[in-house]
Amino acid sequence: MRYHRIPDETIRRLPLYLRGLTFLSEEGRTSVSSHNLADFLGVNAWQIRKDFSYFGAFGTPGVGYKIEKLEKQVKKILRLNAGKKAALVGVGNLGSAVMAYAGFGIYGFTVAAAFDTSPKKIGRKVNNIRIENVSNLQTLKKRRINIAIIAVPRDFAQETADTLVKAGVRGILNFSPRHITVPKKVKVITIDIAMDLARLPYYMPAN
Amino acid sequence: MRYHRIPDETIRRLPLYLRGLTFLSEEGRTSVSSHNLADFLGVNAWQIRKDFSYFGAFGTPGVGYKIEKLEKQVKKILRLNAGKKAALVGVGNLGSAVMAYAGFGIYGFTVAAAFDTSPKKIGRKVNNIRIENVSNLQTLKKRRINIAIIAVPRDFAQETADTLVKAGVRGILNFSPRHITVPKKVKVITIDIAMDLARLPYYMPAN
DNA sequence: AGTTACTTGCGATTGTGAACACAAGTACAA
DNA sequence: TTGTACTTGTGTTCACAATCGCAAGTAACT
Repeated sequence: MRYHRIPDETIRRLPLYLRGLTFLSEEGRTSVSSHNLADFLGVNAWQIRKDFSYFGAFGTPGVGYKIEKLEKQVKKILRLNAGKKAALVGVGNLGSAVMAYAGFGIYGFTVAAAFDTSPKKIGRKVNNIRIENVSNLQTLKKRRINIAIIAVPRDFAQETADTLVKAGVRGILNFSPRHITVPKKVKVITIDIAMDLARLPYYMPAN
Repeated sequence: MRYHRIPDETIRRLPLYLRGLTFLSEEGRTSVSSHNLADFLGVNAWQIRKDFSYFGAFGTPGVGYKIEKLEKQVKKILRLNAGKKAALVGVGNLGSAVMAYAGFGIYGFTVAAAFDTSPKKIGRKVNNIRIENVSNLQTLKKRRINIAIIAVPRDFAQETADTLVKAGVRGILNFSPRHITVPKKVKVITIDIAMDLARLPYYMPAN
């Protein structure tokens, strides 16, 4: 089974594994068994082993996995070379939170540019990034930024996406609660926090 | 197929459908076909019909679904009675964004209480909610709030969860990037924005 | 060298959900 | 009342992912 299509669900879990590996290594550990990692992350050990098996064997039977080596492998699979830059469009409440969010670092991301339409915000500096006018979006191609985060109001999401695509962006993380249409070559992942909150009550038996 | 276990994936999609229905009805429409709704949301029509079929028949062949009726049904299934209250713990960048976020409304949620440890923040009012000391968390039971949103730094997430559980909370939306352990009767949904961003490059062919 | 305890890698099995295809119901026009 | 165009509801098929189970590899101790 060494050569095999990688299940999408496996890809979805890889960032989780990577997160676990990073934290464990920060705690000073250098190797970990599938069982250790599983406990730490709240998943199943066999799931972890199975997932890794799609890429080939990283571990040593009887010992476990070398954290550093495994981290490097997972990053390679996910194409997470260090220093990846992302652009943020929309510096409202959510956008500001995204700019301040420290969690992107472990995946090698930095928010390297921010855009807004409000004259009040343009020119201001947040987290050492100067907020630019959205009319500057076309400069992204020159700046070699091809990933963007959309945090604009719902009604502007589609046009923002269109502009981003024209600017050469090929990956979009969309926080606005609507479906956006893009060419096939562009990948969009939409996150709607409210949707996750909304399915909580279903799982809470008897009020 | 009228009586059948409801797939988890169906439950996951219901809030999405609900969002679509709400927006369509705001546009003045009163009925919708599975195909209409599917296009609007960027999903498949048969998927929608199949999902609804688990709960019984809501639509009229040749016509479609009455939006209002369908909305009511979906809300009932998800146990989303209007005026559900949620507590927020941690009013940092992300927490502030959550408090200001308007999107919970369509699911009937309001952030009705906010807590922090920082003396600078306690007492301040954000969005008409006074920020309280986390030592007040035990009052949640009296106030009939049993859903909470954790937006505290990673290292405090578990103890926050423990306190919340003691305070009678049975549904937690966790924004901190770590697994938290709770009794079986409590449902936790963890969101890590960075994780979603991290799988974007994988889907972006050839840099 | 033999024994024990541990851990991985992965084939095989089971479970679950996505996708399909179509019968049956509805509306409306002629 | 017949025909056409449309849409739902769902049994069936197919695809994929979760789970299991175990052979085989490793280390450490005696």
